[in-house]
Amino acid sequence: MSNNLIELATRRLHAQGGRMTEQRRMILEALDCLGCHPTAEQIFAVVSQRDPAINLSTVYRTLRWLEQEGLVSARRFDEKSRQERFDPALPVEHHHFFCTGCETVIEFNDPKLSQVRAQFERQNGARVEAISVTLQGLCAECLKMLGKGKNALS
Amino acid sequence: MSNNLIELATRRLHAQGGRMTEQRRMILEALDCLGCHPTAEQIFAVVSQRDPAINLSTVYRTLRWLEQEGLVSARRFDEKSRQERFDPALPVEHHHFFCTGCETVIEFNDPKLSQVRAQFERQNGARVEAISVTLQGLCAECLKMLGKGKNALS
DNA sequence: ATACTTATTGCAAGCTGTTTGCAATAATAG
DNA sequence: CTATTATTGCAAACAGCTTGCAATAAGTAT
Repeated sequence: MSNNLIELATRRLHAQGGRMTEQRRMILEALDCLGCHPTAEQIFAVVSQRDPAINLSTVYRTLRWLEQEGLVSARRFDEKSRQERFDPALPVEHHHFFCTGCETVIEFNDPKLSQVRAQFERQNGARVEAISVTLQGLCAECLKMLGKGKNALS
Repeated sequence: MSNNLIELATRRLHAQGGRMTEQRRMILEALDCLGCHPTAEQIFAVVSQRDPAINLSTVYRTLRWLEQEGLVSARRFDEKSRQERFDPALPVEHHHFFCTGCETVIEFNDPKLSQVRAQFERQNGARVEAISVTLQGLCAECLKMLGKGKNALS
């Protein structure tokens, strides 16, 4: 799974006369191993460690290209946060749970959601082209830690 | 319905030693009669017509205060657009359909969504504190216009 | 009505996140 | 190894929103 993104990107790149540079490879690796929908800054922080000369605009340019190619998806989870988060695009429809504790993202799906969509179309005579569901809360681990914290205090 | 927001805001304002200014009143009226989740710029455009001296920062300051008071809610609908959209806060849980044609927002709800939420909590041992659903597509009217457009072309 | 107090305003400058123009660099073809 | 040109780093620009501050004006006291 891991190397698929890099291989795919390399092939696309070559197919359109592009070049697989060290910078791009590092960004792709970061995207792949960070896993949890990192922000551009987070990716930048990781690749900077390996190559301190790399520039944030290179990160953005690469991410945008990947997005255009459909290899990466960009989303804003938090209503309040201005930052986009990036992730290798899954080929199947899915939605997101965003843990406000550790900022982890859990992907999920539920067939009831297509019913919700269909029902809305029927009731409003509209055409729904996309449905985006974001849950927010605390993941199991953060809940556990919260529990411990409470105990420690009492 | 219409004057409720203004009245409520006025009362809150006075309760905390604030002042109901002409600017605030205009912003509240715009919010109320624009209805369809306007952006700060859109509100600004409307009130500017009546008072060309008004400043965008006044609009933002008012909106933020209203948000803090729970009288207005701020959200980003489009994944791509950075702008926040503002609307008198409804007291009941609801979700949004955003028409990419005319930018109208339709509010809706579906009991199946609480099932989705409960199911996720069960499966992941997480606590879901908020669920946000945004549909995107074309509303009935835009679909109709699209149909006309097609006919005109063929 | 008039003066006073201080919340609110307009303005300009600032901030964060993202984009862009451009000259310098470096990856690939020849 | 040279030529070609995609890609980079840099600095400057951008969009959307926020903030400090002196000037203004709403509400209170006189």
